[in-house]
Amino acid sequence: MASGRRQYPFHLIEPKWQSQWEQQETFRAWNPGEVVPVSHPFAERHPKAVPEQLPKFYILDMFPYPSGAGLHVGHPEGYTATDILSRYRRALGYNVLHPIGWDAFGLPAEQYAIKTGQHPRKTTEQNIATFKRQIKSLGFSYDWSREVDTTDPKYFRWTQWIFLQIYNSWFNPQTNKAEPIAALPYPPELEGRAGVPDAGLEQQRRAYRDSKRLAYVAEAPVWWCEQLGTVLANEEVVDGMSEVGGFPVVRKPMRQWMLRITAYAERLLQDLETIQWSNSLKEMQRNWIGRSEGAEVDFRVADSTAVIRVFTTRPDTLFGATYMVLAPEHKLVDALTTPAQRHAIEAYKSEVAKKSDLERTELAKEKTGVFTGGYAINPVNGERIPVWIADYVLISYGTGAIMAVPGHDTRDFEFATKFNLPIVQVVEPPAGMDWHGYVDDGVSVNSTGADISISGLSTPDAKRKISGWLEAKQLGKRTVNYKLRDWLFSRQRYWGEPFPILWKTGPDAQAYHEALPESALPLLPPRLDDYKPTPDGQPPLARAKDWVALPDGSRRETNTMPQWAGSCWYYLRYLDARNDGAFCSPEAERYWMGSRGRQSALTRPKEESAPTDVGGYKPQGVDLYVGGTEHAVLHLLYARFWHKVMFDLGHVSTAEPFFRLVNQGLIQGEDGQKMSKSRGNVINPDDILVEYGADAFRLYEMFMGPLEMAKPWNTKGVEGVYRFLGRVWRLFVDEQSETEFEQNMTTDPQRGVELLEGIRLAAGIKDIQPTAAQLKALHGCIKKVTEDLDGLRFNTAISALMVFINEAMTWEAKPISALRDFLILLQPFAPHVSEELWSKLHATRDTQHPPALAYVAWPSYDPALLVEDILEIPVQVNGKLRDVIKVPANAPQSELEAAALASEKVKPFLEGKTIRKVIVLPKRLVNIVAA
RNA sequence: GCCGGUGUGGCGAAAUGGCAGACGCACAGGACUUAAAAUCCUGGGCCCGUAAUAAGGCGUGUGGGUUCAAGUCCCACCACCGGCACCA
Repeated sequence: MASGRRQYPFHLIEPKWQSQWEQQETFRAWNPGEVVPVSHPFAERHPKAVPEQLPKFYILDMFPYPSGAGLHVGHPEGYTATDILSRYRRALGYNVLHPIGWDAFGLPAEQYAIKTGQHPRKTTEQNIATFKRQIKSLGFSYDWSREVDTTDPKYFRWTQWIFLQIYNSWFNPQTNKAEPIAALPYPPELEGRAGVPDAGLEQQRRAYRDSKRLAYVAEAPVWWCEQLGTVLANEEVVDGMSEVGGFPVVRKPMRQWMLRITAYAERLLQDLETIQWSNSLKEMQRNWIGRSEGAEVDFRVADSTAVIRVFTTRPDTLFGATYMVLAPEHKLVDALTTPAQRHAIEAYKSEVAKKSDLERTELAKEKTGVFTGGYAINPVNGERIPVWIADYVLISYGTGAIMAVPGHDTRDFEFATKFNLPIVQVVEPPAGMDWHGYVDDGVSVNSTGADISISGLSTPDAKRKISGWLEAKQLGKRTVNYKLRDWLFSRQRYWGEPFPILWKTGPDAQAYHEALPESALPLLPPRLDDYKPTPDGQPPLARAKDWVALPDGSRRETNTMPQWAGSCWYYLRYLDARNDGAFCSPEAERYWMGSRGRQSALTRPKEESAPTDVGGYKPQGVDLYVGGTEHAVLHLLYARFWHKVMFDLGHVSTAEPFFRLVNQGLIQGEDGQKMSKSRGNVINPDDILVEYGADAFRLYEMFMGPLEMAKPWNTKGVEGVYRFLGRVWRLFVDEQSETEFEQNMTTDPQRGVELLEGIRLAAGIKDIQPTAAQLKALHGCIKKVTEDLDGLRFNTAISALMVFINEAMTWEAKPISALRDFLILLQPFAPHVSEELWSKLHATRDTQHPPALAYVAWPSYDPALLVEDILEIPVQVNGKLRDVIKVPANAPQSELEAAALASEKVKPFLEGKTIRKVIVLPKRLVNIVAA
């Protein structure tokens, strides 16, 4: 800033009110059954009500990972938006839940520990302290009594508990939900029979149970990152590099914990219809789940009993399948390979195995593959078709094998062209289009066999007919495939939740796992001196030999949970954050997540504030969740999955956790680029606060533009809103007393905050009736701010506040009532200065203590006051503006028309023309059509 | 390649199909001041004009269309941002 004197003493005002709010616990949210102290402003606002009778509003921020770098200006963007809405809802009379916490497990603290030997707990605590100081300095109205920290044993005790709920469940496809594993029915062969040794049966049953659990162990090829010393989930690998740090990763088979999220694929997809998220976000989740409908078809291997099963979305093109392709890793490859091809196949396989996925995609421009020498029989026409292997077929999707229809599939077409494989037409495209490589719907042709014909049918009809035929002949069946994979849930790290799992050895010398009892929770990680993985690739926890080995010979699981675990359910812990007996009480869960509070008569009927039903579903769960797009698929999908399991098991009462979700846009650097250390364009909120104060900072973050848009930071812009706050201040306070205050400040800087008492209200502020013009300005502002807050349009709401102040600055006499209402409107945006001025207004009266501004009822506006008597009506000729005429608001159409035609400015444009038509919209405009 | 989003002054942005550019930044001129800072007032899309006005013309990424009227609706395209990407 260009130095200059402070616009107003925010440096005293802001800490003053922040400590007042802290001492008073002003923003505590009240749970059902809690007794609100009579002196609390909530009780003063709602003297007769108990919390559960009030409509609730749960407004949630994505909690931050407390990094060492501290807050950057992107964090407070969403936090400011939610804080404004929280304060607005409180003013409307809602019981508002607005919590914050720390997603504090994670890699940076652990890597720092590896380097320095400092326990991650310590780094984490320091970082949390920094974040907390920064967040508190912004004056957010969080309920700090509900603060959570995912690394706190009192918290992760319940993360582990939820893991056990998942572990102890299986997904029943009949009921389409999770059920207790104890109630899992066994197949007939595992029913107890006479003559079968009990021990053997019990082991088989255990293996069967373990294979059905929602949390299971699998030897899976996983992404191993040498530098990070851990495996990564598919989602954490970007372009063959680790998302964190950008280190190379390799495929490696390892024993891992997996969560069966795929069982929920359909519900995760379907239930998107019941929630109010942005289109793009829902689309990203849909793409990630990747549902595709089609059929599985069995191709008999020629001269063999073996069968190759393929998945296709286009069973209608079966007659066009001229060859098949297996993924190189497919289990039938060896059996199909002829001696002549053996060498080429082996060479290709080992070449593919060496390639990382990055290389595989990079080289994807050119298709590669090798003929196995084997043949399969096309079930529709009995033709012998060659079977190839190629890396464009992925082992992990569908069945790992395809029928190739080069006529109507881009990839198959490329491949067939390169290797001179036959290409035949089986779909007729619309007239004028080339059928070669035509992949969209058309009409089937050349699709007649001995038993079945679909020639002449449209693609959808053809699909239906051939699928029915395949099912009848038991050659295949309709199937749905998903891209979504099960969730790789274990990490080889220290700084994460240990699994509450023991490994034991059975009578057959096979290892098996067993859950710890709930009473053993929380299971704390051991103390370590060295946080690195062991030299033989064991996780760091394996270094704690005493911790791992139990006296009875069982051994603890040494993997830990991924960072996502803690963030999968934190919004539930907020509901009842200090409960030691449960993750959350059922009463708290039903009140805050349910929709019953909404029906209260205290809810004003409003169009946008009560979110409209989505597809007939009532709003439920978190009312508004605000955060960045970077969590569009991972966190938001995992959390929905856990929530659904908890819902199935009866622990929560809603099917979805987050009813409405809004992504705030990225704040870019002043150069319009993404903020980053390397570009040197990072803005530190602390610097801005010192210079302009928290209120100006908050205001600017919201004034920049629409919440969801990306927008560049401009410190000059902060000065604009800062000047606005200065004008607000000068509107209220007496100039003389402020000059004295400034002088006292210089001579006696120690006295600080009590000097504020010496600042008097401006003389023009009087307890008088506002004029009609003043009321119009005020009520116009109330209307605009109210509507804009309902629509999350913070930038235009602020501009309405500016318009009001610009007008009020010209008032000779300033009615107290109008200024009071203005402060109520300003409070959500700039709470500190609003509270200060509010208390000054009330100091003029003899009330003992003014009502806390944060709980004062939101004003309503009177539309009658906004009506104009004389309107300025634009007059157009052929759609072009020619004049603006003043007419009485109630002027009838005929009068408007006459006035418009009489306009001197309009006449020249009508000369020599005939008037064809005059469009008159009363109160709006007149358009004269002439030719 | 596919999906989603965004294109409006020098800049951030506003605008139920009805006066494009509210509000703010930057800029220019003025008042106050010995001077500056701060503050207050005034101006402002571009072009053409004029001593200064006025009047006029052109303007919301490009090209078409619908309409009395289009930033807004429809079609085609271009650019940028985000996501996915050999998913059969």
